[in-house]
Amino acid sequence: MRIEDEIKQPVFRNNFEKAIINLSYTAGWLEVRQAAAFRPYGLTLPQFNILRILRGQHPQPATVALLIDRMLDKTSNASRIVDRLEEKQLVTRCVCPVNRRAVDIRITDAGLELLGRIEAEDILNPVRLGLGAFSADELHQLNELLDKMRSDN
Amino acid sequence: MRIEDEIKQPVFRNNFEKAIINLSYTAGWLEVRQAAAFRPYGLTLPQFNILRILRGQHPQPATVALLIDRMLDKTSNASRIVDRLEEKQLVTRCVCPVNRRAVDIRITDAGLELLGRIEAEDILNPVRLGLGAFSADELHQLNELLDKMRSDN
DNA sequence: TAACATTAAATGTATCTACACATATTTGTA
DNA sequence: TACAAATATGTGTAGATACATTTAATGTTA
Repeated sequence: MRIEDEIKQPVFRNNFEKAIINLSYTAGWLEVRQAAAFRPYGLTLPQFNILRILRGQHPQPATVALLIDRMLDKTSNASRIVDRLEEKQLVTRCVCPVNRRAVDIRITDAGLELLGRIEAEDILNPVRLGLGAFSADELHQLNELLDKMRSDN
Repeated sequence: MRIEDEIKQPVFRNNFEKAIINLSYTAGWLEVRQAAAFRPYGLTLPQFNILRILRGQHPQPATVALLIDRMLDKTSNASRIVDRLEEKQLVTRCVCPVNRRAVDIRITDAGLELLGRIEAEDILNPVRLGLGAFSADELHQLNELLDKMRSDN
């Protein structure tokens, strides 16, 4: 459905404003679907992303600073997302022995098992999420256009 | 900058996953800039959108149900966003006389004045927000691709 | 008309983003 | 060595999203 019909606004000031609104709306639309896919597992999208970063480091620990560096959203509060994961015993946290300012965070066996279970279901598969079908060329175009949006010129 | 470099992830499983991540990242990037533009006026983006809907109705009142219908994000809690606007005396709320379940919400003169001031500054102008320059053709393509993403087929 | 369903909004709870500030530790330097 | 600066993380507060539940008013129907 075209964005005009989705949000019942027949006219935009210009196509740039329309693209900006379309971008925000589509990203929100996608997020709702992703969150719904995670709900059965008791995880949110940020929690899932942190778990994946931790598995990438495993069996080495990660610090909060490393998580922030790897996260999409730099300003989000990794510390409190780790709190939630720790409550669910999916990660452990202990003061780093060589630098007591830092905190070593590790994914637990339960965390690894949960990640494996989620990925086995392939819940983030675009088709399963109900997304449109794109050609290789269209995906390339979309990526280029989005990169250009942030080009700051 | 390409999304690979932005988030320091050189490889994606496929271009579809890359586009999904690019979409979320770019929307978040944009939101940060929009929020910063509103900050000097003490408004958030959802608050601004509600005010614009109310101005569209003015001098007729709107109900919470009408606000939700017009909002981009259907599940957001319009009731509490109106709370914030009411505290700032930018809107008024009173029980609808013909249907006492409903609440009539109106933008105040101060609200109209604030909206006018914000729009006079043109703070959401794409160039002012630091967005890339697009041709008419590229904007059309981007809108088509985003619409297609939500096409659910 | 009494009983029940529906509607409109508000409230409760959990999580997240955003930003400022606090605390503890380490490092650099006079 | 003492002390300031930098670093790593945690905490506080405000606003928002998401979803379930509650309250009050209105419709509907037996």
